[in-house]
Amino acid sequence: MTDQKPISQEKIPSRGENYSEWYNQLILKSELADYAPVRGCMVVRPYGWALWENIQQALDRRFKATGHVNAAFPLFIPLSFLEKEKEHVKGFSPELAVVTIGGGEKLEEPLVVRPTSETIIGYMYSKWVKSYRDLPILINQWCNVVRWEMRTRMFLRTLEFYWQEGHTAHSTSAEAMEETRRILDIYTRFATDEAAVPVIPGRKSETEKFAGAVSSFTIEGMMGDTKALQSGTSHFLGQNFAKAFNIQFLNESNQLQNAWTTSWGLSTRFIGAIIMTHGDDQGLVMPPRLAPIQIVIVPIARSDEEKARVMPVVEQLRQALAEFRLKVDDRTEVTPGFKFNDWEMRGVPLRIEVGPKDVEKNVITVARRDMPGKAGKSTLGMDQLAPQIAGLLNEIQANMLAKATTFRDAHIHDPRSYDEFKQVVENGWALSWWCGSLECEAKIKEDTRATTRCLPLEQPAGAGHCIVCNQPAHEKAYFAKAY
RNA sequence: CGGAGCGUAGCUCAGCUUGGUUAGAGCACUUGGUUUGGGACCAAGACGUCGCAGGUUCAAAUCCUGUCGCUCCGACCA
Repeated sequence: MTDQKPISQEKIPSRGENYSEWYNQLILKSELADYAPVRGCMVVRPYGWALWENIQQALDRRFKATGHVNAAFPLFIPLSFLEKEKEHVKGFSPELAVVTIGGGEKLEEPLVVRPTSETIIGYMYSKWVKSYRDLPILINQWCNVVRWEMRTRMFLRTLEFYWQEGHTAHSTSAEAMEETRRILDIYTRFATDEAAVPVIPGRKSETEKFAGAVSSFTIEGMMGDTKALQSGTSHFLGQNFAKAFNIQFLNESNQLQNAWTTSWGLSTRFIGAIIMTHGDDQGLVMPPRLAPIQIVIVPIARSDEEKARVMPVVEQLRQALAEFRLKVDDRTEVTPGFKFNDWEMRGVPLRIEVGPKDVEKNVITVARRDMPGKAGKSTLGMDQLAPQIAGLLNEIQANMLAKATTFRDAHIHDPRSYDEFKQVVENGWALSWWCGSLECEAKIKEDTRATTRCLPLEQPAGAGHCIVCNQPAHEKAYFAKAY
């Protein structure tokens, strides 16, 4: 029989049956983003952008607190700039968008649409830096960049994306390295404290590091399908870009020196991390600290008479909870049941229901997004409401981090043999001794499609033997399939 | 860029094999009414250059060629 029920527009596939579809449809239906009429490009819709703005604020606050300032550099970069750093151009040339015509005329020199701004900022720094007294220079910019990717996915990899890129120059190697690590720490704390996304900070392997960097550092998060997502990166560039762009200064002893530079970025890809770390089969789950809407109030009233009793309470709540990002869903054309599902899909951390029964008892009903169904419902008295709600949101935030951490740790394995290694990276991560050789790394990738995610900063004591070749190894690395 | 699949109403799709009146359904949308504590119901209505461009034909959503886009799988990557 073909008596299948029509699928409501709000329903999304479960994560189990098709993780990719779950991800794509969730983004569209929750109105975070939509496809643009250009291949591989997306429109970040107001709900998605509100989330990004909260991410921006949380990061920007931390950057400013550590002495960084914001500025804006051009979108266009002379092609020759890219070519000045050998590794850099090698890494980026396949994915450049190049402008060859301007104002109807063929350009003297093609302009690339920035894939990242090390080169043009390096050029400017060389003009600005003359003396050790000009250092350090600590600039960040919030902007969009373009990389011509082959295979795109919303938020995770689009031709154009939004990010911040910090670029700093220092007089000593140690200071530049300190900066690189300071930012990695900011990213780590932002991810854990604000987004409730547990991440592992570590160093990238030689093959995985940024084109032109001496060393790259990353925060790696585990998504709901156990794949890894590089969620933010901080690079120690050594003197590579200083040499390419003549960022030189006279030190205290009147000697000409090359500066030491860093760069670091976190992009709208992080929205993908939030979606895939916390989302469940009902939809998004937003961490309270970043949620565009922290609380939604659903009034329940059948008749005008009930409305007259309920709505004043709703208004009272709106005022009492003014410190939160709050929305009152007063739509009359949909039922409360519909609204519950709708806001759950959009991931609002806390829902408040106010109906005649609540008004009568002088309480409100609250439902936690992190605990679906009856388990997350309770009633609250009206006194001291704001502190009660703040407490609940904190609890949700903490619970989300705990849940994600438990999930992650349950999928990190310490395989005994290479055979076991090959098995565990099918559905999780392996933390294994690695001799550091390119051969073993390449073999792993070929055998399993898992890549070296990072060499975690936190290393076990002692030494061991490489999981592949059994040679002595002094560092452990995370290996996983990655986005 | 290689392999596969898909483009018909806002969404999910039927129709295409075997060309033939005015291209359909469910959901969503609009209006009216009844509803509303976990995805309401009844009635009426509006919504289409069948992705785009060529070609074959008396006639193309349907057949052919090209092209663009999306999804999935590889190679590459924040």
